[in-house]
Amino acid sequence: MSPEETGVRARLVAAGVDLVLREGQSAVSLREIARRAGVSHGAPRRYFPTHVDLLSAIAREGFADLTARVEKTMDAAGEDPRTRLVALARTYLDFAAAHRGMFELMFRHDLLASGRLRLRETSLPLFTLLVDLVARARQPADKPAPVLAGALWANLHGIAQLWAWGSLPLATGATDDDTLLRAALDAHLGPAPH
Amino acid sequence: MSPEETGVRARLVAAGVDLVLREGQSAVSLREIARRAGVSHGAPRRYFPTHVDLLSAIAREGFADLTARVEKTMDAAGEDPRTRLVALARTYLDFAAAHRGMFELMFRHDLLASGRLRLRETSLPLFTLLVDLVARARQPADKPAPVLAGALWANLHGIAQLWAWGSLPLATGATDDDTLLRAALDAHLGPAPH
DNA sequence: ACCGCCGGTAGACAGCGTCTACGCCCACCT
DNA sequence: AGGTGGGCGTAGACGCTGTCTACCGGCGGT
Repeated sequence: MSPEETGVRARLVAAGVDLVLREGQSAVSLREIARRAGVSHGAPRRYFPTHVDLLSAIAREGFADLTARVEKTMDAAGEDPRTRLVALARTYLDFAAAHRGMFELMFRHDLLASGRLRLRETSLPLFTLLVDLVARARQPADKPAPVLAGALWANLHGIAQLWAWGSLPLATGATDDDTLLRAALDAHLGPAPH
Repeated sequence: MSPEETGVRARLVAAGVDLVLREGQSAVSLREIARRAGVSHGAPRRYFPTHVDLLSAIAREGFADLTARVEKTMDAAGEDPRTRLVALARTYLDFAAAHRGMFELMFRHDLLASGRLRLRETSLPLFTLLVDLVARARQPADKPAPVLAGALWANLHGIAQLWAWGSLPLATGATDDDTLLRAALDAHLGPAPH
């Protein structure tokens, strides 16, 4: 069977992912997705009661993609937890920059009505990974790993968002987000060993 | 003159601010704002060429409000830079929590087309304040103040966003954002003096 | 007195999300 | 073998949105 003959549900999600990656959030209208999936505008309703349900499914795909990318880069990052953390952080920021539309969608909690589609649980594996890494990289005197990891994630996320907004480079004088990334890691985990 | 007789432009912005505070982002449609301001749906066009221009004006009001709140709480925060930083951070997080709709709008850079209405410059005074405080609170061996301030702001912003999203408490086990706030400040500025 | 323009109205248009009525076609049951 | 029911997709309607355009009333300048 040709790829066009897969289920309508999967085609809708795929078309949505493609659209948000290519054109950004504003392009992901229900009718446009239906058009690209080759079905009528009423068809999605059979699988997603409402527009936000479809958007949530698309965002979940985004989280899965991000998680997969992180795991992949970590395979090549060696064993040192600190190095692995750097790789994770870089992947996070790169993802946000390269797939800005998807990244924005993923954190539109006002849209996603996260409760229904268990979207929060979708992002949990990634965070668990982060906690483990932090637990191995932290100094004994540091705060508990989950707190440290939460603060670090927040920092990472803030960098991604504010950087995308274009405000940080102007204000900090930094010409790349790497400066901020290293500052964040050094701050939360102590200065780099070498 | 009664308050209803002020200029249409100001009434539009005021109605928009009121709407976004009360009902959230999704309620701030051009036509609804016009309705609340008591004018026809075509009137806003005279002052704001497009919807996003009006939204940008509303967001600017939000930045002004936040800046005013920060300055106010800092008046009562004494002289110690670290104490002032805590006050600033708390005000930032409280603002995000209390005026969620406005906070979300303020950072919808995909909507705001920030270039046109100099929105970035609007947030600059706040950041400058942060840089000054950091410069006074940092240790001599630390990174330059703008970088430190940028990283700290990103951390603060990430906490606000992820906290609002409801994901952090679940993952970190923390029941309030204060834990993360303190973790962030300790990380970027060294452990609290007392 | 006339003209022009500023500021607001009102209607049209395309696109949106949602709802409903309708048909198709396949699977199952007697 | 002959209905028959239900899942799946279509098509049209509705009210809403943002934008565009034609209109018009009243005020100021010449």
